[in-house]
Amino acid sequence: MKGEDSFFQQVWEIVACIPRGSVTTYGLIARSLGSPGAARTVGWAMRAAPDHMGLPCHRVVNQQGTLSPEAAFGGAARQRSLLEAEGVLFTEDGRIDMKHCLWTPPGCMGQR
DNA sequence: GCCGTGACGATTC
DNA sequence: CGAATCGCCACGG
Repeated sequence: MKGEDSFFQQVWEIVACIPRGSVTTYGLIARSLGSPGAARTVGWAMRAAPDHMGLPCHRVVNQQGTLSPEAAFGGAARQRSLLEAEGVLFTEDGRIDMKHCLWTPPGCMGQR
């Protein structure tokens, strides 16, 4: 069925599939695409992501559950508000509570 | 087919 | 924790 999905396209596809109240990580997405080491490329896809897709990029964070540079999303505080508004929990460290909000993409290569 | 890029990940100091 | 470094991979030029 579909074959011409560029890496970027697949990333956007998964991001668009993230359920509300959950978050995923760049590395996890890269894994589900078959490239466990392409976490950077996934992040790059976000940067180059067309906003007309309405991608919930605020639901994509790094493995630690922390937001990278505030330059993204228009401010880390901004993202936190968005996530909390969707039901995502935060720790006292200001990090996302991965234990309860981490979502794993389908076909995650065995998701070990 | 090489080079630069980058919103990551892990490791090290 | 913060800063620095290396590795890894895909895209554009």
